[in-house]
Amino acid sequence: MKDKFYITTAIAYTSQLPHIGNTYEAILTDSIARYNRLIGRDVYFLTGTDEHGQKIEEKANNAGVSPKEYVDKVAGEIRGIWDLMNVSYDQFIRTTDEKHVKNVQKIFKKLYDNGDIYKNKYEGLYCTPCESFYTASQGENGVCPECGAPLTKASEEAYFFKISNYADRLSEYIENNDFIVPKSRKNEMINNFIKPGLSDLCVSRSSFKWGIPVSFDDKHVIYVWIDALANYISALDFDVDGNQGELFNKYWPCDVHVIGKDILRFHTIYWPCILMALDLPLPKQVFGHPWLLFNGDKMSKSKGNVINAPELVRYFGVDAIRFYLLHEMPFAQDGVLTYELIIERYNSDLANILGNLVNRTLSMVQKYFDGTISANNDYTELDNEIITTVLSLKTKLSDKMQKYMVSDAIDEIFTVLRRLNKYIDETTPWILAKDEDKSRLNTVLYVLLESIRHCAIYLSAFIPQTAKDILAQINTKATSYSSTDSFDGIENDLHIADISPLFARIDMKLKLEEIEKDSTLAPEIPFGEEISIDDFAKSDIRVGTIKECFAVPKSDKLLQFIISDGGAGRQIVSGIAKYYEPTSLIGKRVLFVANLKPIKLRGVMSSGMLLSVESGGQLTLLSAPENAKDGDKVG
RNA sequence: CGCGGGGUGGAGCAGUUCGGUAGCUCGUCGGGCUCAUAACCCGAAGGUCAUAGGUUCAAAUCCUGUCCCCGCAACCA
Repeated sequence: MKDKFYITTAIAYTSQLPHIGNTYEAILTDSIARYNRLIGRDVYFLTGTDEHGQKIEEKANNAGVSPKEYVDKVAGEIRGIWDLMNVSYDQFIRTTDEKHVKNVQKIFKKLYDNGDIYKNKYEGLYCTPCESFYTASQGENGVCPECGAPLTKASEEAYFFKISNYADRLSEYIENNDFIVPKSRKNEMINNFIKPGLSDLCVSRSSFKWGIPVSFDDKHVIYVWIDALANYISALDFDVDGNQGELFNKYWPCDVHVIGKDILRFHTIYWPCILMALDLPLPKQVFGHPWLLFNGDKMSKSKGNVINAPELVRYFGVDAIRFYLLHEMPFAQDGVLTYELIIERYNSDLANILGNLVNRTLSMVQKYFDGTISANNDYTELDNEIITTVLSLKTKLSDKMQKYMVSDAIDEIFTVLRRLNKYIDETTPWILAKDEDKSRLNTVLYVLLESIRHCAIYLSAFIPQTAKDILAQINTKATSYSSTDSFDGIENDLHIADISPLFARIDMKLKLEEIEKDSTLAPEIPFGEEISIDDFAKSDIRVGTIKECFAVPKSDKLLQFIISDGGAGRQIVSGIAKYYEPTSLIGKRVLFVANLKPIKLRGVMSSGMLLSVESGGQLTLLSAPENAKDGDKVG
């Protein structure tokens, strides 16, 4: 019977479209899934979307649609991107799927019945102005650590999961297994969460509606932990009552959950505890992959540096992007992505080393033998060295992929491809071609063709379309993994197919200009939603003069201002400490929004907002015109 | 002293677990070749491994201090 291999990505949150960083996770997981399928395992690859929560409720409201309509649209688009990137998932689960909703409700009920979940008051010290709860240690003196207001005891009803029941078993499991990879993350989890002690987890919310209702208490919805994490078993038709579906019996426990390092805590602490409570075996591994940075920054909408997959594919093609992400991302450290680096790797690795090797080899077969090559095994010492190298690839790849070191695995293949380019120079086929006797030439080209065939089969885990193209151009039927056990897959008198370059070289300058041009045509950051003159008139913008300015204590972004506003004066707090020296601003004439609802920032009241422009990482406060007086209205 | 990650030739990374000639890819310079996508092959230059000290026969690697960068969190109205 075949080895089974159950692999999952985290489910993508549908509050917005995934950027290339999210897409990276799907591609990374896909390469591991494809590799395991290639080596003959019975793989089940799950991915999907996480569709509940307050944020989505808000987004949908803003867009004027129902939450369901909103997530239907986004989930569809996410799935479209996965498909575009050739992500070979077996199931795409959505947390709004009927089977998942039912399953989650039943799990919650069962845990409640077993006493793992209990209803309690969320007891805490409450600060009314700040609208937040504090723990006993935070509010030591009975006053709010933020604003100094007196704290009152308050409570909210919520359901809690008894992590404490399972803490010992959990730490034992984490300590003694390769459960968390990379290892550095394991230490992080132990030091940060296990050692300080685990407190029970709040697993319900009553502050919003868009979630799976607690079946026996409709004031509450089930919070993200149980809802989202349970997708890994709902997908397999898990049933709390023990009537397991075929999928569950076959594939659980999971072999590896591939997730971003930011949600490692949920997968390595809460999830195992939930499973223990359900009396289920624990996942074998959780692989926390690093993040992808763009131009050295974490990608985020607010920074305006979001790149998404379809855009990159339009410029470079699917496999070029897959290759870049899989090959350039370090194993345990954040990776970078820039257009320049993509083009550089594309040209040197894909076009020069791989594409050109295939092209020059096939061209010679065409040119010297009219496209037909015969099997031949009169090998020289040099040939045998190549053959040994190629045949040893399989073990090397397996070593790397076992540890999910995808980048290193690809490197192994490219090392061989480089060796093959060198082999051509060593054997100088163009000189052999001048010989009457073409048998040596035939052997050399056979060695090349067969070696390329092996590499193409291995590459199918990473750049599947390209791998397919290579095998199609060679025109061989020997494409199975087992055909790489020996060096004789190319059929005798094989006639190659039409040749075409796999990757056209990219002119760096031209491509960058093209991208630049597009970005000016279609601005990445869209203009805001249309508003009426009345909406605008609601903002009361005034002229003022900065009288005093100093840094807010214990804060690294905030400056506190006393503004002369033509009336009694006012205090405004602004997050611009990074850009201005407080003393340099005294006397400056500024514009501010006067009728904003006052808010407390780091314990300091702020009544208004200073207007500024941020451009290219530089922030500049807007100045009032010379002749304007404090308190004059802008309109 | 909030938590964590990182600083290795021009760029991107490996090496740090278990001290012992600093390695890979790209780029640059010089040469070779012509089957091929100005591609391929060979050679060279280029690093006091952030910094200061310590342990040691020996430190990128272990210990201590300092500086800088990046995430998360608190505070971006």
